[in-house]
Amino acid sequence: MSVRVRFAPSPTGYLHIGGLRTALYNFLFARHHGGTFVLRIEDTDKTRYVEGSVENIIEMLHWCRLDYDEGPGKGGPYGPYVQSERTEIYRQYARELLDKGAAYIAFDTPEELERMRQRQQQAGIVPKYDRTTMRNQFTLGEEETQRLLAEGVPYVIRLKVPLTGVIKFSDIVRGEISVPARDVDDQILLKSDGFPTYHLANVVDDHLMHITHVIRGEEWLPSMPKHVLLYEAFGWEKPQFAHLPLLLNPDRSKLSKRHGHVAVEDFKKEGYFPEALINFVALLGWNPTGEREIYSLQELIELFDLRKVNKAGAIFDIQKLRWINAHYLRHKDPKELARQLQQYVQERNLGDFSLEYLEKVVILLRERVDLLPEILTFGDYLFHPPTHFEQEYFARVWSEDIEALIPALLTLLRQIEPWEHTVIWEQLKGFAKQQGIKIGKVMNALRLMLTGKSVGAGMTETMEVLGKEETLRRIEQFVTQHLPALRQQMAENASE
RNA sequence: GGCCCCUUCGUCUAAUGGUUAGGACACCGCUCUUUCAAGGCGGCGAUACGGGUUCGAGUCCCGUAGGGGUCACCA
Repeated sequence: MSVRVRFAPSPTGYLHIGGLRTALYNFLFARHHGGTFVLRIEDTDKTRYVEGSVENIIEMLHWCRLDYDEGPGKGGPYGPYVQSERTEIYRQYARELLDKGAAYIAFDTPEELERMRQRQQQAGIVPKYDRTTMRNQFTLGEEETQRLLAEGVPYVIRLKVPLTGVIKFSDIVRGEISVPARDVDDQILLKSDGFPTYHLANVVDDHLMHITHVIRGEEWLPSMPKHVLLYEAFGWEKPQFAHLPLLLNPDRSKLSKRHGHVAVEDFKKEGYFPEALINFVALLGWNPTGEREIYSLQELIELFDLRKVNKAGAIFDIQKLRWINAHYLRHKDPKELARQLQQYVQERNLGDFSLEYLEKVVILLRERVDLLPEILTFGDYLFHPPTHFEQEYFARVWSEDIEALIPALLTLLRQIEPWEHTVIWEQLKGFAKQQGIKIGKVMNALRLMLTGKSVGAGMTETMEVLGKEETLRRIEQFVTQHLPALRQQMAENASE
Protein backbone atom coordinates (compact mmCIF):
# COMPACT_ATOMS: atom_id res chain seq x y z
CA MET A 1 0.00 0.00 0.00
CA SER A 2 1.41 3.37 -0.93
CA VAL A 3 2.13 5.95 1.72
CA ARG A 4 -0.42 8.68 2.37
CA VAL A 5 0.22 11.38 4.96
CA ARG A 6 -1.43 14.63 5.85
CA PHE A 7 -0.67 17.98 7.35
CA ALA A 8 -3.79 19.08 9.22
CA PRO A 9 -3.50 22.59 10.61
CA SER A 10 -6.37 24.52 12.06
CA PRO A 11 -6.86 28.01 10.64
CA THR A 12 -6.47 29.90 13.88
CA GLY A 13 -3.58 32.13 12.80
CA TYR A 14 -0.49 32.18 10.68
CA LEU A 15 1.55 29.11 9.91
CA HIS A 16 4.20 28.94 12.59
CA ILE A 17 7.58 27.27 12.73
CA GLY A 18 6.30 24.24 14.62
CA GLY A 19 3.62 23.71 12.01
CA LEU A 20 6.18 24.10 9.27
CA ARG A 21 8.36 21.40 10.80
CA THR A 22 5.39 19.03 11.06
CA ALA A 23 4.44 19.79 7.46
CA LEU A 24 8.04 19.29 6.37
CA TYR A 25 8.41 15.87 7.98
CA ASN A 26 5.13 14.76 6.45
CA PHE A 27 6.28 16.08 3.10
CA LEU A 28 9.71 14.45 3.32
CA PHE A 29 8.22 11.14 4.37
CA ALA A 30 5.70 11.20 1.52
CA ARG A 31 8.25 12.16 -1.13
CA HIS A 32 10.83 9.71 0.17
CA HIS A 33 8.36 6.87 -0.26
CA GLY A 34 6.81 8.15 -3.45
CA GLY A 35 3.58 8.65 -1.53
CA THR A 36 0.91 11.32 -1.31
CA PHE A 37 0.98 14.48 0.79
CA VAL A 38 -2.46 15.77 1.75
CA LEU A 39 -3.38 19.15 3.21
CA ARG A 40 -6.50 19.13 5.36
CA ILE A 41 -7.94 22.15 7.11
CA GLU A 42 -9.30 21.41 10.58
CA ASP A 43 -11.73 24.24 11.13
CA THR A 44 -14.28 22.62 13.40
CA ASP A 45 -14.07 25.39 15.96
CA LYS A 46 -15.75 28.28 14.24
CA THR A 47 -15.07 30.60 17.19
CA ARG A 48 -11.33 30.35 16.71
CA TYR A 49 -11.28 30.85 12.95
CA VAL A 50 -8.98 33.63 11.81
CA GLU A 51 -9.64 35.31 8.48
CA GLY A 52 -6.93 34.70 5.92
CA SER A 53 -5.14 31.96 7.79
CA VAL A 54 -5.92 29.23 5.25
CA GLU A 55 -4.46 31.42 2.55
CA ASN A 56 -1.43 32.13 4.71
CA ILE A 57 -0.81 28.44 5.37
CA ILE A 58 -1.04 27.57 1.70
CA GLU A 59 1.12 30.50 0.67
CA MET A 60 3.84 29.73 3.18
CA LEU A 61 3.92 26.03 2.29
CA HIS A 62 4.29 27.03 -1.32
CA TRP A 63 7.03 29.53 -0.52
CA CYS A 64 8.92 26.69 1.15
CA ARG A 65 8.27 24.43 -1.84
CA LEU A 66 6.26 21.99 0.24
CA ASP A 67 3.55 21.53 -2.34
CA TYR A 68 0.74 19.15 -1.50
CA ASP A 69 -0.93 16.65 -3.78
CA GLU A 70 -4.47 16.77 -2.44
CA GLY A 71 -6.20 19.50 -0.53
CA PRO A 72 -8.03 22.81 -0.70
CA GLY A 73 -7.82 24.46 -4.09
CA LYS A 74 -6.37 21.30 -5.53
CA GLY A 75 -9.03 18.68 -5.00
CA GLY A 76 -8.46 14.96 -4.82
CA PRO A 77 -10.40 11.71 -4.58
CA TYR A 78 -11.30 12.01 -0.89
CA GLY A 79 -12.50 15.61 -0.61
CA PRO A 80 -13.66 17.97 0.54
CA TYR A 81 -10.46 18.69 2.46
CA VAL A 82 -11.97 21.33 4.71
CA GLN A 83 -13.66 19.84 7.75
CA SER A 84 -16.39 22.44 8.04
CA GLU A 85 -17.63 21.12 4.69
CA ARG A 86 -17.82 17.59 6.07
CA THR A 87 -19.99 18.02 9.14
CA GLU A 88 -22.71 15.69 7.89
CA ILE A 89 -20.14 12.90 7.63
CA TYR A 90 -19.08 13.31 11.27
CA ARG A 91 -22.68 13.35 12.50
CA GLN A 92 -23.30 10.13 10.66
CA TYR A 93 -20.30 8.44 12.23
CA ALA A 94 -21.22 9.79 15.66
CA ARG A 95 -24.60 8.16 15.26
CA GLU A 96 -22.89 4.92 14.30
CA LEU A 97 -20.96 5.06 17.55
CA LEU A 98 -24.20 5.66 19.44
CA ASP A 99 -25.78 2.63 17.77
CA LYS A 100 -22.79 0.51 18.63
CA GLY A 101 -22.94 1.57 22.27
CA ALA A 102 -19.45 3.09 22.07
CA ALA A 103 -20.76 6.59 22.70
CA TYR A 104 -23.63 8.21 24.53
CA ILE A 105 -25.71 11.36 24.71
CA ALA A 106 -25.23 13.89 27.51
CA PHE A 107 -27.20 17.05 28.34
CA ASP A 108 -25.01 18.77 30.91
CA THR A 109 -24.63 22.51 30.49
CA PRO A 110 -21.19 24.14 30.65
CA GLU A 111 -22.16 25.49 34.09
CA GLU A 112 -23.04 22.05 35.38
CA LEU A 113 -19.74 20.69 34.11
CA GLU A 114 -17.88 23.51 35.77
CA ARG A 115 -19.58 22.75 39.10
CA MET A 116 -18.69 19.09 38.71
CA ARG A 117 -15.03 19.95 38.23
CA GLN A 118 -15.05 22.21 41.25
CA ARG A 119 -16.57 19.51 43.42
CA GLN A 120 -13.98 17.03 42.23
CA GLN A 121 -11.14 19.40 42.81
CA GLN A 122 -12.30 20.11 46.34
CA ALA A 123 -12.56 16.41 46.97
CA GLY A 124 -8.99 16.12 45.78
CA ILE A 125 -9.69 13.92 42.80
CA VAL A 126 -8.69 14.45 39.20
CA PRO A 127 -11.45 16.20 37.23
CA LYS A 128 -13.10 13.77 34.88
CA TYR A 129 -16.60 13.39 33.50
CA ASP A 130 -18.62 11.22 35.88
CA ARG A 131 -21.21 9.43 33.80
CA THR A 132 -22.85 7.86 36.81
CA THR A 133 -24.02 11.13 38.33
CA MET A 134 -24.32 13.63 35.48
CA ARG A 135 -27.26 14.17 33.15
CA ASN A 136 -26.89 11.66 30.36
CA GLN A 137 -28.37 8.67 28.64
CA PHE A 138 -27.43 6.37 31.50
CA THR A 139 -28.67 8.39 34.44
CA LEU A 140 -31.76 9.73 32.68
CA GLY A 141 -32.90 6.55 31.01
CA GLU A 142 -33.90 5.92 27.43
CA GLU A 143 -37.36 7.44 27.67
CA GLU A 144 -36.29 10.72 29.25
CA THR A 145 -33.41 10.99 26.80
CA GLN A 146 -35.73 10.64 23.84
CA ARG A 147 -38.13 13.20 25.35
CA LEU A 148 -35.37 15.78 25.81
CA LEU A 149 -34.11 15.16 22.30
CA ALA A 150 -37.60 15.64 20.92
CA GLU A 151 -37.87 18.88 22.86
CA GLY A 152 -34.73 20.09 21.19
CA VAL A 153 -32.64 20.35 24.34
CA PRO A 154 -28.95 20.85 23.39
CA TYR A 155 -26.84 17.74 23.78
CA VAL A 156 -23.39 16.38 23.09
CA ILE A 157 -22.16 12.92 22.21
CA ARG A 158 -19.43 11.51 24.41
CA LEU A 159 -17.05 8.60 24.00
CA LYS A 160 -17.81 5.76 26.39
CA VAL A 161 -14.38 4.96 27.74
CA PRO A 162 -13.94 1.61 29.53
CA LEU A 163 -13.56 1.97 33.30
CA THR A 164 -10.86 -0.65 33.58
CA GLY A 165 -8.10 -2.12 31.52
CA VAL A 166 -5.08 -0.68 29.78
CA ILE A 167 -4.94 1.01 26.39
CA LYS A 168 -1.81 0.14 24.47
CA PHE A 169 -0.42 1.54 21.28
CA SER A 170 2.79 1.84 19.36
CA ASP A 171 4.57 4.92 18.12
CA ILE A 172 7.30 4.97 15.49
CA VAL A 173 9.29 7.56 17.42
CA ARG A 174 8.54 6.51 20.97
CA GLY A 175 7.89 2.80 20.88
CA GLU A 176 5.26 1.07 23.01
CA ILE A 177 3.08 3.21 25.25
CA SER A 178 0.29 2.17 27.57
CA VAL A 179 -2.20 4.18 29.57
CA PRO A 180 -4.73 2.98 32.18
CA ALA A 181 -8.26 3.41 30.81
CA ARG A 182 -9.44 4.86 34.10
CA ASP A 183 -7.29 7.93 33.43
CA VAL A 184 -9.00 8.63 30.11
CA ASP A 185 -11.91 11.05 30.06
CA ASP A 186 -15.23 10.50 28.25
CA GLN A 187 -14.24 12.86 25.48
CA ILE A 188 -16.92 14.91 23.75
CA LEU A 189 -17.04 13.81 20.12
CA LEU A 190 -19.90 15.91 18.82
CA LYS A 191 -20.48 19.35 20.28
CA SER A 192 -23.89 20.83 20.92
CA ASP A 193 -23.49 23.05 17.86
CA GLY A 194 -23.41 19.90 15.78
CA PHE A 195 -19.70 20.22 14.96
CA PRO A 196 -17.30 17.43 15.82
CA THR A 197 -14.33 17.90 18.12
CA TYR A 198 -10.82 17.30 16.82
CA HIS A 199 -10.77 13.73 18.03
CA LEU A 200 -13.76 12.51 16.06
CA ALA A 201 -13.12 14.52 12.91
CA ASN A 202 -9.46 13.60 12.87
CA VAL A 203 -10.00 9.88 13.20
CA VAL A 204 -12.86 9.78 10.73
CA ASP A 205 -10.98 11.79 8.13
CA ASP A 206 -7.72 9.93 8.51
CA HIS A 207 -9.65 6.75 7.88
CA LEU A 208 -11.73 8.08 5.00
CA MET A 209 -8.71 9.67 3.36
CA HIS A 210 -6.73 6.43 3.68
CA ILE A 211 -3.97 8.01 5.70
CA THR A 212 -1.27 5.43 6.40
CA HIS A 213 0.96 7.42 8.74
CA VAL A 214 -0.07 10.11 11.18
CA ILE A 215 2.91 12.38 11.77
CA ARG A 216 2.12 15.15 14.23
CA GLY A 217 3.40 17.05 17.24
CA GLU A 218 3.99 15.46 20.61
CA GLU A 219 1.24 17.56 22.16
CA TRP A 220 -1.15 14.98 20.71
CA LEU A 221 0.36 12.05 22.54
CA PRO A 222 -1.94 12.36 25.57
CA SER A 223 -5.02 12.04 23.39
CA MET A 224 -3.83 8.91 21.64
CA PRO A 225 -5.85 6.58 23.90
CA LYS A 226 -9.05 8.28 22.80
CA HIS A 227 -8.09 7.90 19.19
CA VAL A 228 -7.19 4.25 19.69
CA LEU A 229 -10.59 3.65 21.28
CA LEU A 230 -12.29 5.33 18.34
CA TYR A 231 -10.51 3.20 15.76
CA GLU A 232 -11.41 0.11 17.71
CA ALA A 233 -15.04 1.15 18.12
CA PHE A 234 -15.36 1.70 14.39
CA GLY A 235 -13.53 -1.51 13.68
CA TRP A 236 -10.99 0.34 11.53
CA GLU A 237 -7.38 -0.47 11.03
CA LYS A 238 -5.20 2.14 12.68
CA PRO A 239 -2.63 4.09 10.69
CA GLN A 240 0.89 4.16 12.08
CA PHE A 241 1.69 7.03 14.40
CA ALA A 242 4.77 9.17 14.82
CA HIS A 243 4.71 11.88 17.46
CA LEU A 244 7.37 14.47 16.79
CA PRO A 245 9.42 16.11 19.53
CA LEU A 246 8.35 19.66 20.29
CA LEU A 247 10.16 22.78 19.18
CA LEU A 248 11.17 24.74 22.26
CA ASN A 249 11.83 28.30 23.41
CA PRO A 250 15.27 28.99 24.90
CA ASP A 251 13.70 28.36 28.34
CA ARG A 252 12.60 24.88 27.16
CA SER A 253 8.89 25.66 27.10
CA LYS A 254 6.85 24.92 23.99
CA LEU A 255 7.85 27.31 21.20
CA SER A 256 5.73 30.43 21.40
CA LYS A 257 5.53 34.04 20.38
CA ARG A 258 6.89 35.24 23.69
CA HIS A 259 10.52 34.76 22.73
CA GLY A 260 10.52 36.40 19.31
CA HIS A 261 8.56 35.65 16.24
CA VAL A 262 7.43 32.22 15.20
CA ALA A 263 5.30 32.92 12.13
CA VAL A 264 6.88 31.61 8.95
CA GLU A 265 5.76 34.80 7.27
CA ASP A 266 7.88 36.86 9.67
CA PHE A 267 10.99 34.98 8.66
CA LYS A 268 10.12 35.58 5.04
CA LYS A 269 9.69 39.29 5.69
CA GLU A 270 12.99 39.48 7.51
CA GLY A 271 14.69 38.12 4.45
CA TYR A 272 15.43 34.51 5.34
CA PHE A 273 15.63 32.13 2.40
CA PRO A 274 13.10 29.30 2.38
CA GLU A 275 15.93 26.86 1.67
CA ALA A 276 17.68 27.99 4.84
CA LEU A 277 14.56 27.80 6.97
CA ILE A 278 13.75 24.32 5.67
CA ASN A 279 17.35 23.16 6.05
CA PHE A 280 17.45 24.40 9.63
CA VAL A 281 14.05 23.16 10.71
CA ALA A 282 14.66 19.74 9.17
CA LEU A 283 17.66 19.25 11.45
CA LEU A 284 15.69 20.06 14.57
CA GLY A 285 14.78 16.61 15.76
CA TRP A 286 16.35 14.59 13.03
CA ASN A 287 19.78 14.17 11.53
CA PRO A 288 21.00 11.75 8.87
CA THR A 289 24.70 11.73 9.82
CA GLY A 290 25.59 14.37 12.37
CA GLU A 291 28.54 15.40 10.23
CA ARG A 292 26.89 17.69 7.72
CA GLU A 293 24.80 20.81 8.13
CA ILE A 294 23.77 21.87 4.65
CA TYR A 295 21.16 19.88 2.75
CA SER A 296 18.97 20.74 -0.20
CA LEU A 297 15.31 19.78 -0.11
CA GLN A 298 16.05 17.00 -2.59
CA GLU A 299 18.79 15.60 -0.36
CA LEU A 300 16.50 15.76 2.65
CA ILE A 301 13.92 13.76 0.75
CA GLU A 302 16.44 11.11 -0.18
CA LEU A 303 17.82 10.77 3.34
CA PHE A 304 14.70 11.18 5.47
CA ASP A 305 13.94 8.39 7.89
CA LEU A 306 11.18 8.65 10.49
CA ARG A 307 12.84 6.03 12.64
CA LYS A 308 15.79 8.34 13.17
CA VAL A 309 13.66 11.14 14.57
CA ASN A 310 14.69 12.13 18.11
CA LYS A 311 12.50 11.91 21.16
CA ALA A 312 13.57 15.02 23.04
CA GLY A 313 12.37 18.52 22.24
CA ALA A 314 14.76 20.87 20.43
CA ILE A 315 15.40 24.50 21.21
CA PHE A 316 14.95 26.82 18.26
CA ASP A 317 18.34 28.52 18.05
CA ILE A 318 18.07 31.61 15.88
CA GLN A 319 21.88 31.91 15.78
CA LYS A 320 22.25 28.72 13.85
CA LEU A 321 19.43 29.65 11.51
CA ARG A 322 21.28 32.88 10.75
CA TRP A 323 24.46 30.93 10.08
CA ILE A 324 22.70 28.58 7.69
CA ASN A 325 21.05 31.50 5.96
CA ALA A 326 24.43 33.22 5.65
CA HIS A 327 25.76 30.07 4.04
CA TYR A 328 23.05 30.13 1.40
CA LEU A 329 23.61 33.84 0.91
CA ARG A 330 27.24 33.19 0.06
CA HIS A 331 26.51 30.35 -2.31
CA LYS A 332 23.46 31.48 -4.25
CA ASP A 333 23.63 32.91 -7.74
CA PRO A 334 24.46 36.63 -7.46
CA LYS A 335 22.13 37.44 -10.35
CA GLU A 336 19.21 35.90 -8.50
CA LEU A 337 20.23 37.69 -5.31
CA ALA A 338 20.42 40.98 -7.19
CA ARG A 339 16.83 40.51 -8.32
CA GLN A 340 15.72 39.87 -4.77
CA LEU A 341 17.72 42.79 -3.48
CA GLN A 342 16.03 45.01 -6.03
CA GLN A 343 12.70 44.11 -4.45
CA TYR A 344 13.91 45.24 -1.04
CA VAL A 345 15.36 48.42 -2.55
CA GLN A 346 12.05 49.25 -4.13
CA GLU A 347 10.06 48.43 -1.01
CA ARG A 348 12.21 50.86 0.94
CA ASN A 349 12.22 53.55 -1.73
CA LEU A 350 15.99 53.73 -1.87
CA GLY A 351 16.03 54.79 -5.49
CA ASP A 352 16.66 53.19 -8.86
CA PHE A 353 19.61 50.87 -9.24
CA SER A 354 20.37 48.57 -12.14
CA LEU A 355 20.60 44.81 -11.66
CA GLU A 356 24.21 45.05 -12.79
CA TYR A 357 24.99 47.48 -10.00
CA LEU A 358 23.09 45.48 -7.40
CA GLU A 359 24.89 42.32 -8.42
CA LYS A 360 28.20 44.04 -7.73
CA VAL A 361 26.87 45.21 -4.39
CA VAL A 362 25.80 41.67 -3.51
CA ILE A 363 29.18 40.22 -4.38
CA LEU A 364 30.88 42.96 -2.40
CA LEU A 365 28.90 42.56 0.81
CA ARG A 366 27.31 39.16 1.03
CA GLU A 367 30.11 37.68 3.09
CA ARG A 368 29.63 40.31 5.72
CA VAL A 369 25.94 39.90 6.52
CA ASP A 370 23.63 37.00 7.35
CA LEU A 371 20.48 38.19 5.62
CA LEU A 372 20.18 39.68 2.17
CA PRO A 373 18.29 42.83 3.24
CA GLU A 374 20.97 43.54 5.82
CA ILE A 375 23.09 44.67 2.87
CA LEU A 376 20.86 47.73 2.76
CA THR A 377 21.82 48.88 6.22
CA PHE A 378 25.32 47.47 6.39
CA GLY A 379 26.17 48.99 3.04
CA ASP A 380 23.89 52.01 3.07
CA TYR A 381 26.68 54.10 1.57
CA LEU A 382 26.32 52.13 -1.66
CA PHE A 383 22.84 53.54 -2.08
CA HIS A 384 23.48 57.15 -1.15
CA PRO A 385 26.48 59.28 -0.10
CA PRO A 386 27.26 59.04 3.61
CA THR A 387 25.60 61.67 5.76
CA HIS A 388 26.82 60.34 9.06
CA PHE A 389 30.45 59.77 9.98
CA GLU A 390 31.58 57.71 12.95
CA GLN A 391 33.20 60.27 15.22
CA GLU A 392 35.44 57.85 16.99
CA TYR A 393 36.72 56.56 13.69
CA PHE A 394 37.29 60.09 12.50
CA ALA A 395 39.25 60.90 15.62
CA ARG A 396 41.34 57.81 15.16
CA VAL A 397 42.25 57.96 11.49
CA TRP A 398 42.13 61.61 10.48
CA SER A 399 45.24 63.69 10.82
CA GLU A 400 46.97 66.80 9.53
CA ASP A 401 49.28 64.67 7.39
CA ILE A 402 46.40 62.95 5.68
CA GLU A 403 44.53 66.13 5.12
CA ALA A 404 47.58 67.68 3.50
CA LEU A 405 47.70 64.79 1.03
CA ILE A 406 44.13 65.08 -0.21
CA PRO A 407 44.85 67.32 -3.23
CA ALA A 408 47.60 64.98 -4.40
CA LEU A 409 45.35 61.99 -3.76
CA LEU A 410 42.58 63.49 -5.85
CA THR A 411 44.99 64.15 -8.66
CA LEU A 412 46.20 60.58 -8.50
CA LEU A 413 42.71 59.07 -8.48
CA ARG A 414 41.62 61.24 -11.41
CA GLN A 415 44.24 59.74 -13.69
CA ILE A 416 43.63 56.10 -12.75
CA GLU A 417 42.56 54.11 -15.78
CA PRO A 418 40.95 51.63 -15.97
CA TRP A 419 38.97 52.09 -12.74
CA GLU A 420 39.45 48.60 -11.42
CA HIS A 421 40.26 47.64 -7.88
CA THR A 422 43.56 45.95 -8.73
CA VAL A 423 44.75 49.03 -10.58
CA ILE A 424 43.51 51.35 -7.85
CA TRP A 425 45.28 49.23 -5.28
CA GLU A 426 48.62 49.36 -7.10
CA GLN A 427 48.38 53.09 -7.61
CA LEU A 428 47.51 53.76 -3.98
CA LYS A 429 50.32 51.57 -2.79
CA GLY A 430 52.75 53.50 -4.94
CA PHE A 431 51.29 56.74 -3.71
CA ALA A 432 51.72 55.78 -0.08
CA LYS A 433 55.28 54.69 -0.62
CA GLN A 434 56.13 57.86 -2.50
CA GLN A 435 54.65 59.96 0.30
CA GLY A 436 56.36 57.91 2.95
CA ILE A 437 53.11 57.03 4.64
CA LYS A 438 51.61 53.71 5.64
CA ILE A 439 49.08 52.32 3.17
CA GLY A 440 46.69 51.64 6.02
CA LYS A 441 46.46 55.32 6.80
CA VAL A 442 45.44 56.12 3.26
CA MET A 443 42.87 53.34 3.17
CA ASN A 444 41.33 54.31 6.46
CA ALA A 445 41.03 57.90 5.38
CA LEU A 446 39.37 56.84 2.16
CA ARG A 447 37.03 54.54 4.06
CA LEU A 448 36.02 57.38 6.30
CA MET A 449 35.44 59.83 3.48
CA LEU A 450 33.64 57.41 1.19
CA THR A 451 31.53 55.38 3.61
CA GLY A 452 31.54 57.19 6.96
CA LYS A 453 32.02 53.83 8.66
CA SER A 454 34.90 51.93 10.14
CA VAL A 455 33.80 48.57 8.74
CA GLY A 456 32.94 47.36 5.29
CA ALA A 457 34.17 45.49 2.25
CA GLY A 458 37.60 45.89 0.76
CA MET A 459 38.20 49.57 0.10
CA THR A 460 39.42 49.41 -3.46
CA GLU A 461 36.63 46.98 -4.37
CA THR A 462 34.17 49.40 -2.86
CA MET A 463 35.70 52.25 -4.85
CA GLU A 464 35.35 50.26 -8.04
CA VAL A 465 31.67 49.65 -7.38
CA LEU A 466 31.07 53.29 -6.50
CA GLY A 467 32.75 54.41 -9.69
CA LYS A 468 35.38 57.04 -10.25
CA GLU A 469 33.03 59.99 -10.51
CA GLU A 470 31.20 59.17 -7.30
CA THR A 471 34.46 58.48 -5.46
CA LEU A 472 35.93 61.84 -6.41
CA ARG A 473 32.70 63.64 -5.63
CA ARG A 474 32.52 62.13 -2.15
CA ILE A 475 36.08 63.05 -1.32
CA GLU A 476 35.52 66.64 -2.37
CA GLN A 477 32.24 66.78 -0.51
CA PHE A 478 33.87 65.42 2.59
CA VAL A 479 36.58 68.05 2.60
CA THR A 480 34.30 70.98 1.88
CA GLN A 481 31.21 70.05 3.88
CA HIS A 482 31.58 67.19 6.32
CA LEU A 483 35.04 67.91 7.59
CA PRO A 484 34.22 71.33 9.07
CA ALA A 485 31.08 69.90 10.65
CA LEU A 486 32.99 67.01 12.17
CA ARG A 487 35.61 69.36 13.56
CA GLN A 488 32.97 71.46 15.18
CA GLN A 489 31.35 68.42 16.77
CA MET A 490 34.68 67.25 18.12
CA ALA A 491 35.29 70.66 19.61
CA GLU A 492 31.88 70.68 21.26
CA ASN A 493 32.44 67.24 22.70
CA ALA A 494 35.82 68.24 24.03
CA SER A 495 34.46 71.29 25.81
CA GLU A 496 31.73 69.34 27.53
C1' G B 1 -1.73 17.45 41.45
C1' G B 2 -3.13 12.81 37.93
C1' C B 3 -1.47 10.69 33.41
C1' C B 4 2.11 10.47 29.52
C1' C B 5 6.79 11.69 27.33
C1' C B 6 11.85 13.14 27.67
C1' U B 7 17.39 13.64 29.52
C1' U B 8 25.14 13.36 25.29
C1' C B 9 29.19 20.02 25.31
C1' G B 10 25.46 26.69 26.51
C1' U B 11 22.54 25.12 21.71
C1' C B 12 21.47 21.45 17.39
C1' U B 13 23.26 16.62 17.15
C1' A B 14 26.64 11.67 15.90
C1' A B 15 28.10 7.16 18.10
C1' U B 16 25.71 -2.54 15.45
C1' G B 17 27.27 -3.11 24.02
C1' G B 18 34.05 -2.17 22.65
C1' U B 19 35.78 5.44 19.68
C1' U B 20 41.16 9.41 23.15
C1' A B 21 32.57 10.20 23.19
C1' G B 22 32.73 12.75 16.65
C1' G B 23 30.61 17.14 13.89
C1' A B 24 28.10 22.01 13.65
C1' C B 25 26.41 26.92 15.86
C1' A B 26 28.03 30.24 19.64
C1' C B 27 32.44 31.77 22.36
C1' C B 28 38.00 32.36 22.64
C1' G B 29 42.90 32.36 20.19
C1' C B 30 46.03 32.22 15.84
C1' U B 31 46.33 32.99 10.60
C1' C B 32 45.11 36.03 6.23
C1' U B 33 44.81 41.44 5.99
C1' U B 34 43.71 48.37 4.00
C1' U B 35 38.85 47.95 8.26
C1' C B 36 35.04 44.30 9.16
C1' A B 37 33.79 39.75 7.65
C1' A B 38 34.43 35.17 5.05
C1' G B 39 38.09 31.21 4.74
C1' G B 40 42.03 28.12 7.12
C1' C B 41 44.14 26.25 11.78
C1' G B 42 43.56 25.51 16.97
C1' G B 43 41.12 25.86 21.90
C1' C B 44 37.08 25.66 25.57
C1' G B 45 33.12 22.37 26.43
C1' A B 46 28.75 16.81 27.40
C1' U B 47 26.88 11.12 28.40
C1' A B 48 21.69 14.40 35.01
C1' C B 49 22.48 11.23 39.57
C1' G B 50 22.48 6.30 42.04
C1' G B 51 22.19 1.21 41.65
C1' G B 52 22.18 -3.25 38.67
C1' U B 53 23.18 -6.74 34.16
C1' U B 54 27.93 -7.53 31.45
C1' C B 55 34.79 -9.15 30.52
C1' G B 56 33.03 -4.26 28.87
C1' A B 57 27.24 0.54 29.42
C1' G B 58 26.10 7.04 26.51
C1' U B 59 23.81 2.58 24.62
C1' C B 60 20.03 -2.71 28.32
C1' C B 61 17.08 -2.89 33.34
C1' C B 62 15.44 -0.45 38.02
C1' G B 63 15.20 3.81 41.05
C1' U B 64 15.92 9.14 41.98
C1' A B 65 16.18 14.01 40.31
C1' G B 66 15.14 17.57 36.70
C1' G B 67 12.50 19.27 32.33
C1' G B 68 8.33 19.16 29.12
C1' G B 69 3.42 18.04 27.33
C1' U B 70 -1.54 17.28 28.60
C1' C B 71 -5.82 17.15 31.63
C1' A B 72 -12.14 22.21 27.53
C1' C B 73 -18.63 21.64 23.95
C1' C B 74 -9.66 24.39 21.44
C1' A B 75 -7.08 22.21 17.97
